[in-house]
Amino acid sequence: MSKELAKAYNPGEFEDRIYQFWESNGYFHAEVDQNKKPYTIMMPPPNITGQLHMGHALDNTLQDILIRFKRMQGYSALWLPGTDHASIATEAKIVEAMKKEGITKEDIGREKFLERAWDWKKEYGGRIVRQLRKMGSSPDWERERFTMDEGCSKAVKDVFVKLYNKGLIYRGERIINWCPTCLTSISDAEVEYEEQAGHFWHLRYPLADGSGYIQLATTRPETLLGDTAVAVNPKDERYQDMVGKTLILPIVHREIPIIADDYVEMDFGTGVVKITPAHDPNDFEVGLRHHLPVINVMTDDAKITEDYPQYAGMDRYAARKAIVKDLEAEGALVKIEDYTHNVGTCYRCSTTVEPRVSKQWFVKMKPLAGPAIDAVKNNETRFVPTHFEKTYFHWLENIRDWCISRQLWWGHQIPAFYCDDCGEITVTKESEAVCPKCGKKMRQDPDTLDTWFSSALWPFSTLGWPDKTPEMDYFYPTSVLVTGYDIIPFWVMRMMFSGIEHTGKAPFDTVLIHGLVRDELGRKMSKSLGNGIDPLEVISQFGADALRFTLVTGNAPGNDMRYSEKKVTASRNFANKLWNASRFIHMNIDDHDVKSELPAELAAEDKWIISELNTVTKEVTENLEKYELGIAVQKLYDFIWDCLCDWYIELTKARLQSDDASAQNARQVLLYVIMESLKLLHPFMPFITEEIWQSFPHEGETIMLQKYPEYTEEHNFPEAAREMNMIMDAVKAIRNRRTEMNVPPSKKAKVYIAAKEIAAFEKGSIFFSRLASASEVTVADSFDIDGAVTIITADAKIYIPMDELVDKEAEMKRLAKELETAEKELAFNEKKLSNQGFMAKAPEKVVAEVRANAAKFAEKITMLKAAIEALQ
RNA sequence: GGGAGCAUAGCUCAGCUGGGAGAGCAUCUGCCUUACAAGCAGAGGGUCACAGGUUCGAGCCCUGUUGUUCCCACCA
Repeated sequence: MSKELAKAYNPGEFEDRIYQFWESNGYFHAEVDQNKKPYTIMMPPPNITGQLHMGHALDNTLQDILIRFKRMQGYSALWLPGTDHASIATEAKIVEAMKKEGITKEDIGREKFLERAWDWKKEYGGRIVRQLRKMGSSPDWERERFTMDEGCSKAVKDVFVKLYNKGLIYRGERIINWCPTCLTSISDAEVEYEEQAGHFWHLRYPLADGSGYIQLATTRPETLLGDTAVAVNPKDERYQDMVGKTLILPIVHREIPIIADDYVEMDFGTGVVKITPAHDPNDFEVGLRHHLPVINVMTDDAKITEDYPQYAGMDRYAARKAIVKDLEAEGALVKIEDYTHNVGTCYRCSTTVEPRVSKQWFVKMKPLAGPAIDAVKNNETRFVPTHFEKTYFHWLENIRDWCISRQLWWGHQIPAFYCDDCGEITVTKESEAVCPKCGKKMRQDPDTLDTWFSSALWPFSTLGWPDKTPEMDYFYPTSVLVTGYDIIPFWVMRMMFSGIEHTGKAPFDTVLIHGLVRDELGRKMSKSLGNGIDPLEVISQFGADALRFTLVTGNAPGNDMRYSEKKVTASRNFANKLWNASRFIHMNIDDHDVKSELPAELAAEDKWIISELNTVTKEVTENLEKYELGIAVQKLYDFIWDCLCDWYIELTKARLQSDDASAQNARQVLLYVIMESLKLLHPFMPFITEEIWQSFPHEGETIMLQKYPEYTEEHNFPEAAREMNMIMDAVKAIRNRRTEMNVPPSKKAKVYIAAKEIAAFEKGSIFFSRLASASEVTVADSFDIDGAVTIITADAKIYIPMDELVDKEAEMKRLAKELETAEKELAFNEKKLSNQGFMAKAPEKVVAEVRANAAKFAEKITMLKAAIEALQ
């Protein structure tokens, strides 16, 4: 049963309705099915704190296109959705909310805090997932997961215990990045470096024996409190005598040694570095080498400790001022210079990170990184585009141990237990532990794991691992991971080594990397700039299909793109075009019994459009297989707009007015072509294609489960296509001349076509009246006409007798000019043909093309010359 | 200091393994030709950053230069 299409394309009227129809019918659901091949995409789980932004919109559109394409191709296509608990971000939100109530975490305790967190998750955790539905995303919601659900938690514990027993997870006192605002450690990858204007304070430390001073510079004078040495390069002759001597640390008046270490660059500054092992990663290393004491001078929130009463309680920057002042008073300050340097900041809250020595859990990375590198080197997993493999290798090759413990409550609590009596440590999957030595109940480590620890397991924890499940066997390893280049180090890399370590297989066949969606000026969209565009607003104004189309058109994998409303408008216009073409077809078929199948007898124009459809089917499929989504969608756009709307529909109009079999045939072809086009376009614009498809006579419940069109030799009609191209060239040439001569379309004129292929032009003569304002068309092998406008194409010489318009002189000029260009073209092609190197080495196909071109222009030249002669 | 990307029409960008450059928007001209003015038919507009090289042939491959963006890095 077909139904009327509304007069105008108004996506708001049907997108939600269609989504509900899909979801309630379970069309997104994928099952283990041994009769089908699996195709799997794991959705990068958005943070439960997040709201849909353009990055998600792009990421999900790409995945949805791939999954819909594969689903239509007959794969059991699983797109598994879910959300991430986002420990730091979520905890920060809840702490902030509590702050408004005037309470802190500590006030209510861990248990109550977690209750609040789960409540919060219940209330807001579904928000982003609901927003994804607006995009038309078709993941299997029945399999939706959460990084802290039971299954994922089980996987996390399992992995932790396994890695611990293998010696790949250890606990140690090391220098880590500490965020004084989030009050937790963060990993190296979570530190963002930014250039900041600062100062260089030049100081002098007096030698203990009173024999002078040593001068050095620092960007962080407050760390002086924790200095336990001063270092010089062992090769530095200036300081040879001083190594081994001691200095009096200003203000603190502690004696510290002068040591020699290669780490110090002789050429930089005075070649002397103060060593603060507790507050600088490099100094920490130096400290280890020289067995220096580690003196922590700051509290959790980066205030000076009670050990230094005159500064106690001051934050880092206040202490800096006070200390500089005191240094000056003591005569230890030599000068202050302006200096710009890189400062590490927390990727969550942008607070300057404080390197700090503390006891944390780490994953030993070297043994895990090697196999992850190999998997990409031997092509088990490949990146699209390939150059991102370099980023990946670079990270893995230079990786340091991963600090995984966080001083947070929201997250996976570390499954390690301590005996307060004897200090025994047990790591276990159980939720409680009893000390194996003294039998006392053990205390679980209060810390939680880095969020990325659980997302690293996402490709398989979501399929039931560590249990052996049919899903795991069938859907793993997954087909493709779609994500932005910015999270390769956070996530892609970690999923890779985790997958290989725990399942023995790399988790993805392909990693498809996309870029960032920037604003119209090319800036990153950000909250602070206020330049973010809300996808939901765009959808309500233009429709999800238009937004999706915009996000894939004209973009190559890995490249950033700029968002602009103009692009969305253009996309919406395309949807409108398709909508109206469909309305036209409806107008013509609704009173007839028309099936979407090809008639037995096809006219030349039918064969032409079917060939074009066949070609675009082949190309689009190939492009999709190669992840060239932007190219694929461009080809569909061109086919639908140019071939179907601008040509084929126009070509059928005359036939449709007749009442014979040819009209009925045209109806069938129109319906066939539009239905196939809708299927081809469906992965890109799912809503409009479903709405239109449903409106036409169809078999099956939904377009999304139709078979994706396939290329077939039977639908190639090269001869008909050639004939149609001849005719279309002639039509275009006539239009061109008429416009040039300012003849309005309303002024009809007789057209005489002199051509070798009379039959073909006679068949097509009807098109000239409709498309080229011909009042009458006559075809013959030649004419003897005076005072006519002459148009030469490669295949025909066309006369239009419009005596009053013919300006002989202008006509001569024009013909001469055309002759000139034709001769240039001929010469160009002939030059190639006389080039021995070209003839010997160029492929046959190319040579044949050049030959054909030469012949074409030679023919045109003959005709042009004859026309010029006739005019004289 | 290392690494990567980008440089193509006025603007935003495509251009698959090398075979004489495309789209959308903008501009100009003419059309209410009953599917669509969110449209139709035309037109103009490019030393493919620069300099070399490889090749019968280079926007595409190689080398260098310039500009630009990003990532990484312990010059305190």
